[in-house]
Amino acid sequence: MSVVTRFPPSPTGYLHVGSVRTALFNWLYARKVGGKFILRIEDTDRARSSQEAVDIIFAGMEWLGLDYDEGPYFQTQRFDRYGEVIEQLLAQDKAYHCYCSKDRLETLRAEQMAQKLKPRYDGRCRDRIGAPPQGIAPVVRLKTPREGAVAIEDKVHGYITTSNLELDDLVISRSDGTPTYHLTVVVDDIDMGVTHIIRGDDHINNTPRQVHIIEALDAPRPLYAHVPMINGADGKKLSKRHGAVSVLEFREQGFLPDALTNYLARLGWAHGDQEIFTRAELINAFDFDGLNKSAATFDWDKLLWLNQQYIQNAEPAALLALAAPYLESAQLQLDKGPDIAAAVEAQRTRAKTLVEIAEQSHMFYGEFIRDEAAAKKHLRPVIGPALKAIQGKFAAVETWHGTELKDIVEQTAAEFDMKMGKVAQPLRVAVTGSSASPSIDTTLELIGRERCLERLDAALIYIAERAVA
RNA sequence: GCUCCCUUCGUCUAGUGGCCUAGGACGUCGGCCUCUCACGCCGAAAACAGGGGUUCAAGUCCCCUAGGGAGCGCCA
Repeated sequence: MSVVTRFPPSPTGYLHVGSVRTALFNWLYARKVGGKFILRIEDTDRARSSQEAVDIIFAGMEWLGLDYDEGPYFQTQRFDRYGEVIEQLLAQDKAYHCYCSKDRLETLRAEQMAQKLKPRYDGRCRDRIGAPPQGIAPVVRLKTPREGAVAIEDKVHGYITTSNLELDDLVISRSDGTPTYHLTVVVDDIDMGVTHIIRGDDHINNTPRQVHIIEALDAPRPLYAHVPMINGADGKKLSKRHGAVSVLEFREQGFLPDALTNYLARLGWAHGDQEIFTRAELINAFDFDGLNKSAATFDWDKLLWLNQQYIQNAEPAALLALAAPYLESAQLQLDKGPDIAAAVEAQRTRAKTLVEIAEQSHMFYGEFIRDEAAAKKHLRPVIGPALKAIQGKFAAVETWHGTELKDIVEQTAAEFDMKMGKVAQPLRVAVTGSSASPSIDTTLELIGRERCLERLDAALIYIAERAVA
């Protein structure tokens, strides 16, 4: 039997990284075994669903390279089918109409809670004899077994058994005729031939109820794998107050899709000691055995580190393509600076995100911004003559090339009987405005002669003013 | 409240009864490299939630306790 997995998000806002991680596991498994991965939009809650949210889901999936083989299906387009199933269940006496008012149900719940019991529907309408009450739009409830237990096989938790006494007759159709979540997922999964359900472990308690629907429909049971949730640093479910949770925010912040994917895969799953996986390795290595049982805490530092690793090891052309949109939106005057590929290369070991690459490129393309603290520390009168000398040599040098420029700096340092660092650092501050930049040779080369000379002028003026004061 | 799930360094994790003197990674701290910031390299501190069993032997199996999470909707 060929494997079918699925990702069923609700389009009610952003695409949560936690959801994406379960999508990733489903995708990985399908790819590994040559199965099918389905995307299904669960938009039955029309009030909260929006087209915009649907587009966000598409964008997020595409960005991360999670392609699907079937779909997207939309549950709102399958209402006829759900209605059919509900009628069938009613006809087979596996479900019944319930006329109990919400008031009664609330009271019932309150009473049960007061008695320290688990709130459950008492089955009044299931046992009702005689004609149904008039003028009330009923809901439809599933007849769940009143004794026995359900055992579900879970690939990460083993067998989980639940007594049917814990369950009640759940509503499968609302009084307005729309189907409820439990009914729709089950019907969809059956119709779409889903064989493996990999989802968050917040669904463990839902599984027995869904199994009863499957049973009522005489359908084969899928295999379950309930993966742990992702928490924030405070141990609570990862949410907006922990920072970014929407995958598109990660994109905005300059993370590479492969880095995020790699990180997410390693949250709750491991393959020995391996930390960095290519896509292909991930697909190849993924298995249920590597899945963990306990919730994982989202660790920004580790994600950042991974992102940095990916930036560092990316092919030059690939990195450039990845960085391009960020450079563009950083409002740099790209036409008034060095070759963009060279600028990006110069940043690769010192940027944790693509946004940082863009920010740090300001010194090559943008306006000069002087870091006052750095200037105060390094642009002292004592360095003036050396900078002046360097400026003169820079103006005269034939080819503006890093190694020659560095030689000039070294020679000048020697002439003034200073160490390389004593000259290079003030020079760096003079031409970049900052105390941190790539090595002095590539920094000079990238900034270019004209800019270097101008900025040295400014630095010399700055120094002169300090000497007076 | 009831039911279910979970529990190895700060964090992600390896570990499937002896190979564990509990390994790796991030982070932290120290050092090296060095023109700065990084990268890289070397090193250090750092964990089996607690208590009972089972066993020649337990991080690994069982029970209890504690802590955390989830579900208990005409929400998904």
